[in-house]
Amino acid sequence: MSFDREHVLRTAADLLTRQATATMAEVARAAGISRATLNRHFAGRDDLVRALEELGIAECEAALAAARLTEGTATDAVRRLVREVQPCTGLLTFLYSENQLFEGGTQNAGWTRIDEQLNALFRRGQESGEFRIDLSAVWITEALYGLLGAGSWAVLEGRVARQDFTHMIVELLLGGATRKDTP
Amino acid sequence: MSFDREHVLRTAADLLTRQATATMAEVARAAGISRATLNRHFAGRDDLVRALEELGIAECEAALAAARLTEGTATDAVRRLVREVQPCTGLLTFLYSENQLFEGGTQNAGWTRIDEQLNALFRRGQESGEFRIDLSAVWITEALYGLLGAGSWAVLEGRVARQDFTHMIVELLLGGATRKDTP
DNA sequence: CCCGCATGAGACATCGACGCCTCGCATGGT
DNA sequence: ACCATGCGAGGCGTCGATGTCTCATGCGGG
Repeated sequence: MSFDREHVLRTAADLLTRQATATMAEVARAAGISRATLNRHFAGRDDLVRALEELGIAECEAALAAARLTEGTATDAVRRLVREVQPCTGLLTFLYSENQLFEGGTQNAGWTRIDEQLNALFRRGQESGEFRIDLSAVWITEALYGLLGAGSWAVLEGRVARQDFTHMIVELLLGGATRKDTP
Repeated sequence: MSFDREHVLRTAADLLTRQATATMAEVARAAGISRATLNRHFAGRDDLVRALEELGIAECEAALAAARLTEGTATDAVRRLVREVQPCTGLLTFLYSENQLFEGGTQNAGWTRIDEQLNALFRRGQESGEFRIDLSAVWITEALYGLLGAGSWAVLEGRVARQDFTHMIVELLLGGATRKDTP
């Protein structure tokens, strides 16, 4: 009874985030279980990735719910969003790059739902006049993904401090790099 | 004499950009040569990736030179930079993700030089008062990489138009998503 | 016109990852 | 105390990718 599915998935996520090509044996060893047991519970690497995908979607949707994207100003919602989603950006980045390989297969509907929520948020910001309209909501969504990936990678590499994650991403995404308070 | 190293590298770059896990046989077929010939000129996948790395660095440094990063305002320099670097963003993104796998090995000095040039550009912008100083130059550099990757991927997926690439990235990086001309 | 050389096609061996199986053991429930 | 269930360890066969080799061919240069 020493098998803890949750723990195995977390460990696998941590490992695969850093080593996307990690072997099933390495995943098993990292989780402290044998290769055979890993295979008993996940029939092949695809199954494992699918399970991680479910986990990532669930965490992401939980973060989106916690961020209450439809409340308050869109700007504040983005700020809450980035803060809430930070813990799962590593997993998200891994799944994002993994998805490219499945280009033939059907993409999980969960991503579509998440995409739609983010798109709706940025559209809402545009309609309320908070966000500029010469950048499409679709692009801002993609840019958010890119910045989350770059941010989590930079933190992992130690190039920026973890505590600055939210501030860096939100400020750059919303305000850009140009100094605006110049008289 | 039908072997054209340049053409093979270009084709391999195009293919691997979309299919990072493409087989050596697929690379050879895409380039219109036999697997044997590919192996005669590149001793293994590592060699091929190294050659692509050299190509990517060379193209990137050429783009940086063409952008004349030290001339004019930093803002204009960034604009030129993104425009010049656009043709090789696909290759850059591939190499960026490939580098994660080589985490043990020594990273090519070319990337360090490029990093340093970009860092210098953003520092210059901060010192001239164009760019905000609460976002570190290192982070802005990483963010640029992330946005270039997200942009080239979004273009490849057809989610945004190729012609909008420069505008999207530059405007978001410099100006952010917030509308600033609100009265 | 003939020779040399690079290429293409295919075969072959190797290697690593994977899936599956069996056996021995521990732990927990009855 | 006994039994069943689940795990760890190790082995076995398969498969795909890769590197190498041979041989025939086609092309150009001498």
